Amino acid sequence: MASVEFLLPTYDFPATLAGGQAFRWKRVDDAWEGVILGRWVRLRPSGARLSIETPGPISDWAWLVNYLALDDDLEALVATFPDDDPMRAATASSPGLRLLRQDPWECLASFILSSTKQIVQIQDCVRLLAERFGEPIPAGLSDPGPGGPMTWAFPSWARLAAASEAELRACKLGFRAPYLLGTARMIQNGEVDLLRLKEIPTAFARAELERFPGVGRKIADCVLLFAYRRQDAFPVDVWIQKALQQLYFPKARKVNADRLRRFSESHFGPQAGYAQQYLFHYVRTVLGRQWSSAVSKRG
DNA sequence: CTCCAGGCGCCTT
DNA sequence: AAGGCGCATGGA
Repeated sequence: MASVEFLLPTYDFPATLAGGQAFRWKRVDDAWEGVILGRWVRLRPSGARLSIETPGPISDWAWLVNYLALDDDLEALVATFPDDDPMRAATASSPGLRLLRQDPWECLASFILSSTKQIVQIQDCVRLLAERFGEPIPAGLSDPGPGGPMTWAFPSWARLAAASEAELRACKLGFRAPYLLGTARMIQNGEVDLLRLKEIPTAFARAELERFPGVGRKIADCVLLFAYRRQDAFPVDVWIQKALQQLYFPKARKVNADRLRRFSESHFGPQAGYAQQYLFHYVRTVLGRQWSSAVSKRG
């Protein structure tokens, strides 16, 4: 096993790992267990330190620092946000929220599953896909060997491309099954090269992503932001739509998603994508509760 | 029971 | 261009 300790900057692990960016993290007591790039890890925050455990020896931890975005200067990022009431409330509600830097394929596949699903349901689907199509990998600290604790890497596109639609539907994908299958097959056929997207401007990368079945503007923006690190991507989902409407256009009749995206470009600054994630988490944890309690009072 | 979930694709106006 | 609807599945 390998174990290492990092000095921990401000970091909100629940908001970051379980807040709808990534779907494979599980809280176990006061630790977080997940799989990054086919490698099982356990994160144990303790005060100003983060201890990290893996099954095998690791000499270079750059992949982990990168995934967790430990090198993001949150203070500098937050300073670029507009100084208005909603953003002050959003940043104050989860000061250590960070944008992960995820693997593009896993992120793309996961968000294809996300449409009209709740986060817990997406986690469920991703877990089923990994169990049924992913490569088994050692988990836990003991050096595994036969019978040791195991988990699964996220399945490759090649493996999913070889699956049947029925097998994918059996992972509770529903109508999204043909979307994921078609996407895996397009990558397998070389119709779209996910690596190349790193080298082209956001608008072109978005157009490439939108060629995949089941990928429209919102899912493309999630992948651009969560995997390709494009801060000019601002995913507008049902939560952000309701939040922006209430916080910035309370008197307007109904502002559509396209108009809200244009507003975000001019209003949230160069780190708009980061601001979006703070707003998303804020509305889900604070405003969402207010909305649902208001509904129950009405009923 | 109904309504909704980190939407998309397709069909009408 | 803009809006409506169906799509699977499970939870509130």
